[in-house]
Amino acid sequence: MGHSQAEKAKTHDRIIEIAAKRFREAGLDGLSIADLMKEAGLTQGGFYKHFESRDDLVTQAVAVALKSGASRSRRSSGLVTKTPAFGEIVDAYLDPHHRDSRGDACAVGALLTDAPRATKDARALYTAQVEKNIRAIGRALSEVNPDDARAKAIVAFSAMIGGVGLARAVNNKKLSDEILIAVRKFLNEDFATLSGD
Amino acid sequence: MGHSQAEKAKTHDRIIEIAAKRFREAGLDGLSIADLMKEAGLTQGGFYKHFESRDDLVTQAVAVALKSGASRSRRSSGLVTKTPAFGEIVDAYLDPHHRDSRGDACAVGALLTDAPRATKDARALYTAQVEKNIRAIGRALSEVNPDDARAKAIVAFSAMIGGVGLARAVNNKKLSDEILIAVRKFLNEDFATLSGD
DNA sequence: TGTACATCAGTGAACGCGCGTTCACTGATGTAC
DNA sequence: TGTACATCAGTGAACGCGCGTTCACTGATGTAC
Repeated sequence: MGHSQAEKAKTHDRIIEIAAKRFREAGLDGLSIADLMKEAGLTQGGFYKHFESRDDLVTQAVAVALKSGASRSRRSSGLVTKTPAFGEIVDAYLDPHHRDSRGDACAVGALLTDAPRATKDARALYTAQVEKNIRAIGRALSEVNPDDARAKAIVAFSAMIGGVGLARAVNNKKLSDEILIAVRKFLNEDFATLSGD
Repeated sequence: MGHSQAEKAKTHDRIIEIAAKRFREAGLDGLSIADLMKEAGLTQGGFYKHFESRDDLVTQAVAVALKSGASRSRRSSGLVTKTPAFGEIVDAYLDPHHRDSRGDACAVGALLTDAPRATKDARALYTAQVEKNIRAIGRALSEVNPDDARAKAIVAFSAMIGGVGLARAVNNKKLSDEILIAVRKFLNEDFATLSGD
């Protein structure tokens, strides 16, 4: 067993990636340190060589989870992409695959009802990501119709978050698909070109 | 201390009401039996005179929480109300008071990210309530414009759930209010009269 | 290049604690006479 | 109406267990000479 700086950093990142995935799947309370370290191929004692406390892990993993979720996966391909089109955002978000692969999904959606009771730091990171997402959607909407782009971005993001959330929550595949399709269709067909009042 | 049937039923209801409130505030994992019984003015041992297990409590409390949340509070006034207008539903749901009083809020929103990992029974109750809410919103929308009322109800419910969820999650009052206002305004002004494609 | 030592990532047993659950007990009530 | 007894809602201590955290230890590596 070595302990070069590079190896430690790799282990640190591996632990955080696992935590980010499990937190998205099971919530911020749904992962024990023993299970986390076991999944990383280590024993629980080693955890404290990397993190001050569980809260410290949560903060770091939430930061990573928020940055690596869903619509951002494009960036990891190495391409420096332009602002994605509104329709691309909508289609990716309301895709059955995004609903089903919770471990890799948008963390804003995954942690929606955890955020209000999260630590101050984690909630601040969460809020910053919500603002970023609203801005990104607003930019995409501006290219179609600049009227009320920010307000419309908020509506679109709310509908996407709520739609995917409901689609994950119900135990009925038909209803779940119906929800994704209804929201996707509405945002793609009626919504983007709508002018403000 | 007596133990008439009526008294036991009252205690049972009291425990469930407290649990329904705390589950909405803290999630289905966020309440211990000792704390619950203490809040009910009892000791933890007595819990098992009322429930088979914690899961049994969760199922019963989720059933109550889903029926007593938010838009249904009207009914408790004793009035037999007509279908509420779409605008009334929207305004009540996106009200700052509904955002802030989580213990009395709509349980579909409160339990959105808990539902996918809840017990089979709790998730079935949850799904049934989602279907009911979609139908109720669809009825309200039909009175304005019958085109695509169900699909539009799904969109409106998704936007309300997502909007209130985000408004609760962010740590920034200004952004939180902005989200409520944007979604409320959109659903009230542009949405209801929209015709389908 | 080869040897001696310091470092520190990772180990695994142990800690106190709160959890869900069990259980022998209490004592006010409802019922039988 | 008054007394004796059975019932059972509620008590509170105890259970095993998993949690987050601590700690003495190990042993492969990087560094000094």
